[in-house]
Amino acid sequence: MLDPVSRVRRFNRAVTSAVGALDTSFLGRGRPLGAARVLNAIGHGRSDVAEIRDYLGLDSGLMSRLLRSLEEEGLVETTAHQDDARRRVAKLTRTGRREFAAYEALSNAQAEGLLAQHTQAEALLAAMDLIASALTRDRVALDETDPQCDEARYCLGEYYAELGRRFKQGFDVSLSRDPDAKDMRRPRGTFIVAMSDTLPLGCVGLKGTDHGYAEIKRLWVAPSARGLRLGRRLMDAAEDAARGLGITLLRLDTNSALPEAGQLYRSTGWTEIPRFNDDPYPDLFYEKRL
Amino acid sequence: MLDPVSRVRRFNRAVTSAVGALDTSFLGRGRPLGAARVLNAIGHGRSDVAEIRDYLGLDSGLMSRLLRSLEEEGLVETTAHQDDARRRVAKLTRTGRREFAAYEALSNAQAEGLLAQHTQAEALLAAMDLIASALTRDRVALDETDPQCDEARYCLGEYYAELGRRFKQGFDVSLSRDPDAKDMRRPRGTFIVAMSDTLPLGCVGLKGTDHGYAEIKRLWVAPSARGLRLGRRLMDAAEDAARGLGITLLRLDTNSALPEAGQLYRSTGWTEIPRFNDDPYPDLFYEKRL
DNA sequence: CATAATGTCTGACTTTAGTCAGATATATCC
DNA sequence: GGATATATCTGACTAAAGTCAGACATTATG
Repeated sequence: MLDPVSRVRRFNRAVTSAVGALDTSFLGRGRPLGAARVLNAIGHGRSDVAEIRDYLGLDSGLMSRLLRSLEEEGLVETTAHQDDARRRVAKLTRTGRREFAAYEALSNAQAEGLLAQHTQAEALLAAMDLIASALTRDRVALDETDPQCDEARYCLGEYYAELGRRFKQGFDVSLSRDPDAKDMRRPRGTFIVAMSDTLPLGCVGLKGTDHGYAEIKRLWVAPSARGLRLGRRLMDAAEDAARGLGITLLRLDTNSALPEAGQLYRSTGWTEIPRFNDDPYPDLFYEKRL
Repeated sequence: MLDPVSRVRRFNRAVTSAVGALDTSFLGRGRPLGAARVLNAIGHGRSDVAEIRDYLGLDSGLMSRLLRSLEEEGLVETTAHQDDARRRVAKLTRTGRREFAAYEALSNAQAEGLLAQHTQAEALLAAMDLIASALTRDRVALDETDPQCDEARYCLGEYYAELGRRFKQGFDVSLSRDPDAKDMRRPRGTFIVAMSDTLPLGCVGLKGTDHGYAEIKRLWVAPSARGLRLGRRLMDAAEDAARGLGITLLRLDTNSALPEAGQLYRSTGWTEIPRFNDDPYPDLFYEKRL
């Protein structure tokens, strides 16, 4: 009934009025939105005044006045920065924390209200994740991390769960040649996580070996982030890291039940090669010379 | 990694900044947002001043001034309402239509840009539809319409397509006992469409017969509107209409490939009965006494 | 037909947001 | 140690949004 652009615009209208309603409920706490935003930024852990200013896109004069008004209300205290007395650091007072909690309660209530109305909340949440990822795609950062940090383990857990769903015979990590974490740390290899703010959206491992090549392992992109070309960005980052480590040959194994992965490899210079290991799960093997 | 409320709030943040970006691009046309909103409301067919004021939530004084500024720019003309000279009616001038088209182009470009970045645009659109429906659920109106109007035909087309996907043997309307449109018009029956603004989200038909009962036919809810209890609202409306027509017994047929429908019927006072027609598709039959 | 209600407009006002040019204190660099 | 850069603050300003009381013309009501 509607063309794609109209559908996006219907979404925009719906969302604009929902956002407006939340703003209105914030105004109910008797403080202009500008001041409320600063208070909430501090409450969410942003303490450096310049950082808050940057995050909210405020002029330094305006920021200063908003901070002052929060101080006069007794919600915020500012002190000089430890290492640099020009910079100021803002902190919530006890009253400020209470007021921040009240704003949090409003936001949470709005979210809960929306979810409670819906009998298929998980579908609604999945749609929200997808859109949030699409709208913030430019802010997805690729971070090198330890393969055993929380974010990496979360990604791997999701990855294994997805293999379990997609392989006819399921997936059991212990039967697979699970790479040793130490092979995915510099200087032998590395592990890269795609982060959208604090949420991991994908990962890839570069595993060093003693056989004259390194392997790409554990390439995964969250369902909500598919379509953003994050897989390619992760692969590019892994290849760059490999080049930086002086690696000239990469290999990987994959499974034909993951056609989108094979598609990505073939379109980025990988060539199929014969089986080079005895892992029971993969049935496709690729190689790329850097 | 995130709890449901955090996921909604991540969505809110993403969407707030996207909405802000569109507002900023609107400001690029050298007009305050208030005036731009009024201009766009008129462009989208809202002509009655009171209606615009209500839609945008503006004070009458502010509204009057915004209209005046648009008139001074030569974008809008106001005249007295035909039937009531107290009311004013706003219309775009030729220049106004051009300016409105420029705003439309900005909105469309934003929408197209978002879609173009995404390799799985249909999934993104489906997610947007779902969220738009969830956020506007309170504004879904149930309208009695002719079973052959555009909205009704759209719903029926989607309904047939879905049966085709869900029945193992497919679905061919011509093999089914397709109800005659005249049986779904008052006073024999009726047809109800759930409308979200101009978009149909669901339908149900009440088909009069000469056998001492009426039938519920063509209950359908758009995939993007599932979880909003729209099916139940439609059924309630159809039952109310039946009572209004003096009907005391309702029957319907359905298929076990549509378990959510059976679930709805059983939870709202319908009882299973033996087959009462020779339609090849249904395998479950229900009855409800009003 | 007088009175009340309605829709819009005007004037006078406040609040919020935002801008910009210095002032001030501190840090960095040669 | 002096010049320069940086972070914040202050004062003076503008624009936009919003509020409120009353004016005015028109329509509805008893």
